[in-house]
Amino acid sequence: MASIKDVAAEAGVSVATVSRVLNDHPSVSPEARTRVLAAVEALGYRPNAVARSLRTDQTHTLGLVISDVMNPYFTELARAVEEEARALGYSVIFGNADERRDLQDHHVRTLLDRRIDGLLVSPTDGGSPLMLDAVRSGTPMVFVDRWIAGMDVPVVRADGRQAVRDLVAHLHGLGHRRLAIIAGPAATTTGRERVDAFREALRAYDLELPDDHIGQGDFQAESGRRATERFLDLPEPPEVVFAADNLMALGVLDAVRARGLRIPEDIGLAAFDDIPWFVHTDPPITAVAQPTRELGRAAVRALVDRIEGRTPKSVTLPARLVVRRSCGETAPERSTS
Amino acid sequence: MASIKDVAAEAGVSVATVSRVLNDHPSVSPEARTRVLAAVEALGYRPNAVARSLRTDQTHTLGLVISDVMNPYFTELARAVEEEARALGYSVIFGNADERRDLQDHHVRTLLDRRIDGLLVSPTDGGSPLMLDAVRSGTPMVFVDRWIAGMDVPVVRADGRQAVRDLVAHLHGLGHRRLAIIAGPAATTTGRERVDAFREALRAYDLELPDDHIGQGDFQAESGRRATERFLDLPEPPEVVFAADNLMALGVLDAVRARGLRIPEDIGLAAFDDIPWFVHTDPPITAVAQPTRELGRAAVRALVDRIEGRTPKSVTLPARLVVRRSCGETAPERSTS
DNA sequence: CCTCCTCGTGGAATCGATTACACGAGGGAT
DNA sequence: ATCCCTCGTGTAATCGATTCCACGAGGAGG
Repeated sequence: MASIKDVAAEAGVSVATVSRVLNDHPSVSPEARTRVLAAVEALGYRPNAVARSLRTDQTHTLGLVISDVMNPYFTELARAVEEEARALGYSVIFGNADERRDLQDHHVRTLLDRRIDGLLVSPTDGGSPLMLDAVRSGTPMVFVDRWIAGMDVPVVRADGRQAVRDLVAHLHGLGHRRLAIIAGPAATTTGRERVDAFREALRAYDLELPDDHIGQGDFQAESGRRATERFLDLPEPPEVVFAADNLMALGVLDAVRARGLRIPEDIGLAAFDDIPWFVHTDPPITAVAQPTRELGRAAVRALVDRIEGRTPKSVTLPARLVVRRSCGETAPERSTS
Repeated sequence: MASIKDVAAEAGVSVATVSRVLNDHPSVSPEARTRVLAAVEALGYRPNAVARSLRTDQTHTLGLVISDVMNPYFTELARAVEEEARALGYSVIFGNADERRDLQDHHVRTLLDRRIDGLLVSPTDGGSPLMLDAVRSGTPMVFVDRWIAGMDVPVVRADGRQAVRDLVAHLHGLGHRRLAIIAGPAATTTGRERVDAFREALRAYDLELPDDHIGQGDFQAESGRRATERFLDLPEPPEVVFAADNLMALGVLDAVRARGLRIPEDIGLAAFDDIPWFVHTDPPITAVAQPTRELGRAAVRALVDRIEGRTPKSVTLPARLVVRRSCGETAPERSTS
């Protein structure tokens, strides 16, 4: 692979001149420029990004450590992040933590070793020492979706509070009173917040959220299935289950199906996170939709602001309720017929 | 950030010795080793991967350029690739081509600039000059899922021929005779192969595949929707539609639903690629399942073989049919009752 | 006691870029 | 004609690692 020296030799100039042409530095004569350009063309030369990074101490690369790529919500987030980063001249290296702290640390470490310019993280848990170190050592960092309390890092996330209130209003309007939730891991902010928002919304209708109506999930389908089975074993099962993410909602579908029950007739279902497939399930699922692409874009902008010396700001965008049929028929055309 | 010099100073040895300890070279005295290790610990030193790569000319990084991340099939493939790569000591940088040639080239170029050790590609089209160059210049490369004819590059893919024969047998057994397919882009191998396999399987039953029963899709949901509408507008619409990937199957669902028709009563549906959600759609969808994780793993192994000087081999794994309800009830428990 | 080999170590070259500094040529002002 | 400034260019240092080579100490063998 041709190096800058080869180009310099071919063009009959020094490497300095070649470098200047490539970084379009003003003081290069027109003829030198054309000769260099011709040599570049002739040799098919492409600058070695590794060498460049070593010298300039910037890689023009962002790291994104995500909790679970197989979760469509995070997939979409990842895609939005890459798009915006590309628009701003950065590449993205993804790391999939699979909701595991060791994997998360593994990725953060390799990304740091590669001297990425900045790090985007949706932390799996309450924050490892490694992450602490990273921030202290000055690596630009932004949290997206989830965050870690007590760390001075900008956060880009959605606020589902109002949407959850809307959901509870919707459920109440349909006559449901015994509502249950399948929570995410308590170590994650989203795991806790969604339960809090739900409880708070219930309180407005003087409804309780007893402990046996809170399932402990881990944002994976299997945990949704297990929690649902426990709900169904209750002497008085809930009328509606609210899954705190889309994968656990999938688990609810599994469990209900396995018992030969039907949604929404036997039990209702709603989910946090809206994904394209929810339109095509049996029945279509009512969900709280996050502005996923906007979140990804905003997160990148905040991180790049930080990298390029501007002061980044935290961003919170509202989520919204999308009503479908999984909690019961919302508006029968005519009640008498 | 501490460099190897700082460590050397702290330990009172030369940088050469530090490097030797870090790469556990045999000839280092025990005391020197412990002093260096202590210094590394004290300073929180981590080797700079950029500098190391420049010197050794290897990045221990694989590039993966994928046609469309939002397609669950590719998401799973990407995940499998990353897992296997990690197990073998490599990182992976992903590029999402979004079925666009310019984006594909963009990613290939940046990956090459970063001097990745090898490239895994599921090509979007018939092969750009850039890809040709990459191979000629000696970059280790392996095609996964799709490939480009005439290029001397190992291919790791699934063979759906038998599974498609099984599908046609299944459909024929259910009494269906007018079968249609929504094809992928003719520029992709998978786009063509699946149609060929389908046509061949039909021939075994003396069935035709007329032109107006071949929809031109592009592996995206919207194209599935449009093709379905054309099918439904036919004087004699097909009895079953076979979508050549999972996203176009989603489009079929949309279109059918929009007309107020039902699956499988009014029209049947089958898809290439099986994904978790197909179990939960209304109705569950019959699909040809690829051994996605195995494909990802095999692809990485082939690439790493090539990188490390062994001769890689192409791999073809069989796909298999998963029958669900979207083409009609397969085995009524008892026909009389 | 001398020679030779092994072992541990350090100095310095190297990878491929960027960039500070020096230098010579040419032009404008005095 | 002299001085000075600007412009274009080249030389060389630098980034942080790896690794070849040289060297000195110490042990083994003659």
